[in-house]
Amino acid sequence: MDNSMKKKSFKESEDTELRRGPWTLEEDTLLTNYILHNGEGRWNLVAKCAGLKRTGKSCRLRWLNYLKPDIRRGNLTPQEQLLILELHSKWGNRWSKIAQYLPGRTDNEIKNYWRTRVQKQARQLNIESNSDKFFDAVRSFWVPRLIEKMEQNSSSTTNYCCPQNINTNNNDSLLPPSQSHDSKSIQTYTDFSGQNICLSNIDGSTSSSTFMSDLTTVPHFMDHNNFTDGSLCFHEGYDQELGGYIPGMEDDYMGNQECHVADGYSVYEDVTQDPMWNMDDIWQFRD
DNA sequence: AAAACAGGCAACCGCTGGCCC
DNA sequence: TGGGCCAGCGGTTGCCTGTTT
Repeated sequence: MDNSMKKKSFKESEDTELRRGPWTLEEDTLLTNYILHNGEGRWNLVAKCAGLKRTGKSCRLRWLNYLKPDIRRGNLTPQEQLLILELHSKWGNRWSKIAQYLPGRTDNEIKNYWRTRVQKQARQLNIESNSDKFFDAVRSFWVPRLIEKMEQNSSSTTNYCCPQNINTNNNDSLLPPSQSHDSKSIQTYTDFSGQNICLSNIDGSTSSSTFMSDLTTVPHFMDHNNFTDGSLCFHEGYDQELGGYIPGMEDDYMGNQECHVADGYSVYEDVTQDPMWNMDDIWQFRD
């Protein structure tokens, strides 16, 4: 047997040692228990010490995309969808970067959303999903439709427009939510026009926010003419590169379990079931 | 009822950049 | 300075499930 054969057989035996494919409940438990007791650390070490026959890479992926306690599951909310559209228009396929602004959502999930939903819509329109034409179509039809859904949701549930917890430490105002720290928990009610942000403190008192005094920080998909009544509650967050503040961040899931229930159903359940496009409306965008 | 098809998503692959020796 | 190791990222694949025929 020559060296290459030896190498091959060694590699083969190594490969058969390593498990691949779907994770079992037992593996999940091993990994979760290990990380909860010892922290993440080096993934190759984690895999070894946890007694898993998986690569460190595989363990990392499983933990980050599925097992991590703060992972959110279920359909993306209209706010999250808006945010993805906006951030993608700015950064392109920088999924991990986009994911930083959607707490609890993974880059993988956002990537899958983009590929399966957004690109599908673009295909139906026969438009490149990253073209100006597509952005125009999104701005003109998709965004208003999402807004409409949000309106419906906010009127059909008292939970939707409830106060949310956000971080208001000024020192952190340029950090993505996940990087913020030492947060003071306050509650916000947001005028959808972006002009009259009302911060409601825990004790019920209110104070004005200066965060959105600059309307250029509002996603450019959003046509403010659509939001003249100021009745919508839009969630806010901080954005490092967009210049400060963007809606849709710091969603209400932390303090508002009803909106994102663990059984996979939520008040937004129907949102993604609806066709985003009215084909009559968007005929003009077709090539 | 069953086969074919399509969509959604978990997981893998390959590349890149950072760190350490 | 260069090589090895590792984590992270984006692209891709393949399986599972629901829907259609």
